[in-house]
Amino acid sequence: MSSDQTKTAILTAAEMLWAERSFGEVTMRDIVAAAGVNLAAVNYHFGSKDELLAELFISRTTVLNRERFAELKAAELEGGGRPSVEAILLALVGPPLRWCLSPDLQRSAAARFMTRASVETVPPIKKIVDREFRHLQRFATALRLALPHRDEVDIYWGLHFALAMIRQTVTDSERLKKLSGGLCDLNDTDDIIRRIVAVAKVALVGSATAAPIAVRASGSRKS
Amino acid sequence: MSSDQTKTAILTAAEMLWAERSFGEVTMRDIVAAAGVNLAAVNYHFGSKDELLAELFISRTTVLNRERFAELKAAELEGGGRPSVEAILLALVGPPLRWCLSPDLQRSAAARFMTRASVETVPPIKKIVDREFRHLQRFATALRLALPHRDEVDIYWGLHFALAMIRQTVTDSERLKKLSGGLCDLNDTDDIIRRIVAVAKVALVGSATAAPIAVRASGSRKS
DNA sequence: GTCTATATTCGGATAGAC
DNA sequence: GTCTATCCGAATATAGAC
Repeated sequence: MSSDQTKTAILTAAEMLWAERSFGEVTMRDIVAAAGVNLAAVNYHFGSKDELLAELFISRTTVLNRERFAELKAAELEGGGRPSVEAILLALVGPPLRWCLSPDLQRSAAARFMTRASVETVPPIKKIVDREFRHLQRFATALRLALPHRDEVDIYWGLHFALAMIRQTVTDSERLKKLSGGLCDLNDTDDIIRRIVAVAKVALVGSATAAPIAVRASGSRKS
Repeated sequence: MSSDQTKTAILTAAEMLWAERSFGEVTMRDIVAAAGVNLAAVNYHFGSKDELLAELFISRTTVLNRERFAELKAAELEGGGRPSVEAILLALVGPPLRWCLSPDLQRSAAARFMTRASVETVPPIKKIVDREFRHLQRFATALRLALPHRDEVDIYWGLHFALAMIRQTVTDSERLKKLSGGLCDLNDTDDIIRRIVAVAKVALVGSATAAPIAVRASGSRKS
């Protein structure tokens, strides 16, 4: 097995395991067993368990953030430099949810891994929060530009709520399914994204302000 | 030190530590050091670290759920058996946020501990999810009764989103503060509760349906 | 570069004195 | 009931052969 194959095997195995269980609960022995490599390989390739987590987290968030950012820029081009609130939210919400609900198990695990890891308090993660922070600031800026007359406070709260719905849906979709007795369909990715975007939009734009323009029963709801 | 004092000291110390760091990262040695008791006390009083977590979690959620339920029943009485959606949401959202933003550090820690613990995957927590599950079903039922003509799917999604906003606000208020450059005031508890309830309400009732009645610029926004 | 075998640390649990 | 001292397992990390 080549060096690259070994590294990749470790990364993907760790991702799958950390998608379901917390950092402390997954041991290096679990990881190497799942990866089909030996115990020493992790330290050889990554230095330590902490560094493995950090490298994996950076690797995945880089790809996700790039995807989000590409959609944001595409929306900016389309809107002539002023993308709509909806387009901005779609760029924020779409990628993580498409990953999470993807039939590709590795993709799906990546989404769950990231949300799980982002709340871990182990040292290596702390170093990375800045990265994510700057990423979110781009979206905050875009939203401020799209809503120049809106109180900034409302915009930050709206962004906060959008992130909340993304996280909860990625991590706790199982409970929703059970709670609804299977009624809530978690296979219809587009419907879920629309739901989150719709609610986040109301939080941002405000129901009162939106009311006059809100002839759009576009598809955010089923009834 | 009496038996009760020791137990309480352990519980409160564990709560404070687990409010900030994950289960695996906090050792029993950390806990007993903070509690000012000796190591053997944990096993004597609780049996094991796992059981300590379980007992603490049950203890706190019992109190919180009772508070929520009391508000729900009060709303039912007031509304003649049919509480408004807003009243139901207030009963769901109010207690955890008042705890979290309370000046009482122990109360505040309790709120963060519960949200943190609820995503832990260690065995003892798994056993308790049923408790929480039934608790949420009460709210789902209340919401269904309050919105008889609404698609059930929308109701479950609305509840899901409400829980998402509660969790994110309890755990990630610090990031929101930084992201907004200190603009978002996390001291105004009532304002925050109103914001979450307002957004959850729109998610449940639907913006189009709400629009005509939504003359209420009551206080959900600042602008 | 890979793997086995081992060193070392750490943390949960317990025995037994008081 | 409380505490000290200790055991034992587990998990990370490493040394050294191949």
